[in-house]
Amino acid sequence: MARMVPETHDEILVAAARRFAATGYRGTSLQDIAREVGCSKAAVLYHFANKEAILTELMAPAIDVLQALDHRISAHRGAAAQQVAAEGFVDLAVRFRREIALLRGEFPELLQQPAFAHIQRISERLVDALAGHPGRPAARIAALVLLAGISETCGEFADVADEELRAALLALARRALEPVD
Amino acid sequence: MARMVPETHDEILVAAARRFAATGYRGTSLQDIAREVGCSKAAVLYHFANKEAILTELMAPAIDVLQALDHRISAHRGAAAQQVAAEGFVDLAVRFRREIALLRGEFPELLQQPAFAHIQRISERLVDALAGHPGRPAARIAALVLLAGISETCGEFADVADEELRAALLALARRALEPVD
DNA sequence: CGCTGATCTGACCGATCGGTCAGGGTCTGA
DNA sequence: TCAGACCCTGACCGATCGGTCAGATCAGCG
Repeated sequence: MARMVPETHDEILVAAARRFAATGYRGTSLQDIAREVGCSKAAVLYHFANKEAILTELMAPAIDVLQALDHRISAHRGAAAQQVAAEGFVDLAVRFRREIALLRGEFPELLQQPAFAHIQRISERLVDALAGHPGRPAARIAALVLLAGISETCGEFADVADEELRAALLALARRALEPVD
Repeated sequence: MARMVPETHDEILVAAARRFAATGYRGTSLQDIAREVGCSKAAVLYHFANKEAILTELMAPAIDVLQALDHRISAHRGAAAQQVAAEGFVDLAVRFRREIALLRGEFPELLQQPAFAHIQRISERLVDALAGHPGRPAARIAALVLLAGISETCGEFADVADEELRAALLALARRALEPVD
């Protein structure tokens, strides 16, 4: 039952994460991943149904937390929802900044794939909660810029301590977002 | 001299801009562009040396303005440099938001190409100016998030009036950036 | 021993990519 | 009328992509 051989499945995940972070999802071929693992491309496709399955497995924990955040937000309204959204998203970005970095620059295309379709709806609700004011365009702009900015950059702060990064981003969010009355 | 035939060169630029905005630079093939223009792929490559040349010609005006901004910033220090950088970048983002949107999600890879190498250095100086404090990590984080956020999202505000968008982004920048003493 | 199932390989597939090339219209100025 | 510049085409190129497939290897088991 228990094999002595190292778990190739996990090695592929680790190698894929490295390559995706370095050259992006589309910029990484199955051959690249196989080379990094030291196996054949066919071996990679033995452990994963296809290329997308590798990405979804890497992102699964972050997506779970995002969905939980979505549920928590929907239980609040107005200023409370804004605060829950800001704190929750900053926390998510800090905890999963390596995973989020894998998607850097490929959010638009990747989110259109069926496997990530619900993520798009969640992020729309997240923007609404962060914006607070449904009517004010400026509030929505600020929320969108903050959301996109944190998503795109958080991966670059791998060397910053979690607590320090969380404090900096939370302070930024509080300044950037318009207060809800 | 003056031909009657429509300027295919410009038609290619327009079509490429549409495709790049819709599916990204890498997600757009020369065949896609040719199909949209209604000519052959070879005709596209008759008017442009290669695929990258189309992008550089589309981005040229925005890059010129960015370089001019870089020069203006370098003539200032501290709080003055921060203000020039913030106003200049917001203005650039608003004026060229369609062009910037073409790069959405492909900044990292595209900036590594030789044709865009100097852009990377300019944006680093831009971040420094926006951050203000050289020593404070939180100030640099705020500047990076703001820069990336605006770059990634400004293309989505195509239906917002220039003046309104500029005012909203400038107000956001003033709130988000840490004041320099 | 032979069998089975898990693991993995190399060879191969069709599609698509960016780019090249020879040649053919078409218009212009001499 | 004709040379030549300009504009464009279809056929083709090598490379690479994600993915398939038949079969080799090997450990554990009855």
